[in-house]
Amino acid sequence: MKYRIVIADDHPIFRNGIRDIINGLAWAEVVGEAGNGLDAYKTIINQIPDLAVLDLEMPMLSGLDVCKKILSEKHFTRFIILTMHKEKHFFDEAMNIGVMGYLLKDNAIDELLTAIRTVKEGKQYVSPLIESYLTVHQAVQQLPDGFKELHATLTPTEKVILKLIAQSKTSQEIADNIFISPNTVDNHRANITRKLKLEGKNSLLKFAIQYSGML
Amino acid sequence: MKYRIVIADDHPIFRNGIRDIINGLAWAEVVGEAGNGLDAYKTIINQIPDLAVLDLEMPMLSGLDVCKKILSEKHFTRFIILTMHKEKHFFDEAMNIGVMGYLLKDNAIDELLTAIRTVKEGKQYVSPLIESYLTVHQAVQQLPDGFKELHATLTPTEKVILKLIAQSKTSQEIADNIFISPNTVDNHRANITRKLKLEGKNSLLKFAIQYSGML
DNA sequence: CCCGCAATAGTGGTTAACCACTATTTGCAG
DNA sequence: CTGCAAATAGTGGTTAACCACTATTGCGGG
Repeated sequence: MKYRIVIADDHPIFRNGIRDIINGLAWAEVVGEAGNGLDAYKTIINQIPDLAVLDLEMPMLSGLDVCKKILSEKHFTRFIILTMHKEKHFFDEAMNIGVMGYLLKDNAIDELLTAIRTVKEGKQYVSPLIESYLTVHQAVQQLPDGFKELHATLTPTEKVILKLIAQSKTSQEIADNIFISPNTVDNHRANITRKLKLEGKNSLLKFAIQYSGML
Repeated sequence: MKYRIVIADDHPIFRNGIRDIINGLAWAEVVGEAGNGLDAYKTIINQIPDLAVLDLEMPMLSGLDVCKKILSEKHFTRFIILTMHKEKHFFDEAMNIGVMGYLLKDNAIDELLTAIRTVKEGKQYVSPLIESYLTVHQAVQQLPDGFKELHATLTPTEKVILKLIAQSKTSQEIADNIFISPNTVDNHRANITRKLKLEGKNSLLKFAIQYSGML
C-alpha cells in the first residue's frame, strides 16, 4: 500500500509542482487535491489520507483551521504545513495544534521529500531555516513581552472585536458589523483594555494597529 | 525553432511547476532557470530568451529590477511577471517598466499558458482578476502610492509633528515637547490631515502609526 | 512695498473613545 | 442546582481629537 497524501494550495502551479514531486516517488501517491480550505477539509474527510500537505494561507479556511477541524474529529491523518510565512506566531500556533511538519516554500524540493519521509516514520520535521530564522529574529519578533499569555486571556468575541478595531473601525461600525449594541462594543473595549493592561485614550487603537499582524 | 523561455522564482517547487507546464508544450522550452534576481539576470543575458517569466519577490534583485536592467540594455526579451501581490503600485510599476504580462500566482495554470501565447503573438496580457481587483480596491489601496508627493508638500514642522503623532503622543505632549501651544499642534494636525486628504476621527493617528516606517 | 506661506495662538462646538458603574441572559462545570 | 464567565445592554460623565473659523508675526520673492 502506497503512502496516501492529500495536497491543498490555492496556487495551482504550486500544487502541480508538489503533485509531480510526490507522484514521482514509488512509495507515495497523491489521492486528492484542493484549492481552498473547505475543499481541503472535504477531501481529507473523504480520503482519510496518511498525510495532508497544506498551504497556510488559503481561501475559506486556513491550513491551520483545517488541521484543527480534522484533528478534533480524531482522524489519524498527519499534517505538514507549507508556507512562506516565517513569523513566529504562525509557527507557534501550528506546533500547538499538533502539525507534524512545518517548512517554508522557498526551501528546496528535497526538503519536502525529507519532511514527508520523516513524518511517515512518525517523527516531527521542522525546516532548519525556520529554526535558525527564529533564533536570529526571536529578540525582534517577541516585542510585546508576555503578549501571548495576555492574548490567551481574551475571549473569542474579544478577539474578533480586537481585529475589527485593528481595521480602525469605530464602535458603531463594529456594532453594525456583528449585530450588537455599540454599548456592548464599548464594554468589550474596556474589558480588552483592562486585560491587556493598557490605559489612556486611543491606547487600544494604537495597540491594535501596531500588533495587527499577530492577532 | 521553439519559443525559448527563462523562468525565475525563489520557490523551487513553484519553478518546478512552471517548468513542467512549459515543457509540456510542443512549441516552447525552458532554456534557463534561476532562484534569485541576480542569477535571473545572468541567465537571461547568457540565453537571450524570447520570454522571461519572473517572480516579483526574489532575493538579490526583484523581478522588476531584472526587467529594468535587461530592457535598458536593449535586448528583445519579453517579460511576464508572476506574483501574489495584488497591490496597485506593483502593477503600475510593472506596466511603466514595460512588462508584457502580469498575472497572479493564484490564477489557473491555463492562464499562464494563455498569457505566454498572447505575449508570443506580441500582445500584452493582464490577468482579468487583477483588473477587477484594482477597480474594486482602487480607492482603498491608493495611500502609499502617491504618498511620496503628499509627504513632500508637508512643511518641516509638520513632518516633525507627524513623527511625534506616530509615537502616539497627545497634542499636549507634543506641545510640551517642542515648546508651542497645544492649540498650534491642533492647527498643524488639521493642516496635515487636509494635505494628506484624510478625514474622520483618529484618521491621522491611524495613518501615522501605519506608515511610521516611511516618515 | 506687498503678497503668500509657515508658524504661532486662540475660540467654540462636535464626537468618538474611554471610564465607571449596574444589570440581564445564557451556558457550562462542579 | 448553583455559581461563574461571557455576552449582552444601558447610563452618565470626562476628555482628546477633530472641525471651522479668525488672527498675528516674520520671512522671502516679485
